[in-house]
Amino acid sequence: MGRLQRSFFGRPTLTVARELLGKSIVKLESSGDLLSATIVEVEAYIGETDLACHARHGRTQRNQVMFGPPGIAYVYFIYGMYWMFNIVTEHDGFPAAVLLRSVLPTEGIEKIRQRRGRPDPELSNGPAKITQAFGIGPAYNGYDLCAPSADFFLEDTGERLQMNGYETLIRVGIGSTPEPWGEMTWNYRLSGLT
DNA sequence: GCAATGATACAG
DNA sequence: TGTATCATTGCT
Repeated sequence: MGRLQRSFFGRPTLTVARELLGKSIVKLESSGDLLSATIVEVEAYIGETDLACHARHGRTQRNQVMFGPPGIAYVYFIYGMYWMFNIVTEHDGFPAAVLLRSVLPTEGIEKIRQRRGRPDPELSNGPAKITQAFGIGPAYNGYDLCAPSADFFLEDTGERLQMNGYETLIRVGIGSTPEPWGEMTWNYRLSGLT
């Protein structure tokens, strides 16, 4: 219950990925809007040896927050138009993160509809849709999601979602990644949602 | 099926 | 300094 602490994120990335399913992201905006959503799909990127991970070429300007402490937002720009939101995992110095790929809005749905301008099923069922829906951009790269005063954070609401466990699949959108990294089933998603 | 749209990282 | 690629999305 309550906000997820740094100790939650400072663990093996696959454990963090699995346990993030069913948790919530919450954002308190300066306008007074409260946005929240339940996490239903995430993806793990683990270390410099993982050839699908941005850290595969070592530390660079783009990926440097992945090398830092856990519980920090890693936000990057891709395809010339989209922002992607990750949460840094593992210990300080080891580059790893969990990408949020799909969430179900629970609060502030009207605000999210305004921002997305799409039918409800498409409000936040993709990584770049999530950042659009929640107004997450470059200002959030390096943001401390575990700071007590954070207005954007992860939460365990204690609510039990109607579900039937989870599935693990091959990660999405990394088509040309050599084996075995292209075949690791590090995409986690809740199954049997009603 | 594919265009949009520009940063990134490597090659040279 | 040039360019292939990219953890995507939405339109045709």
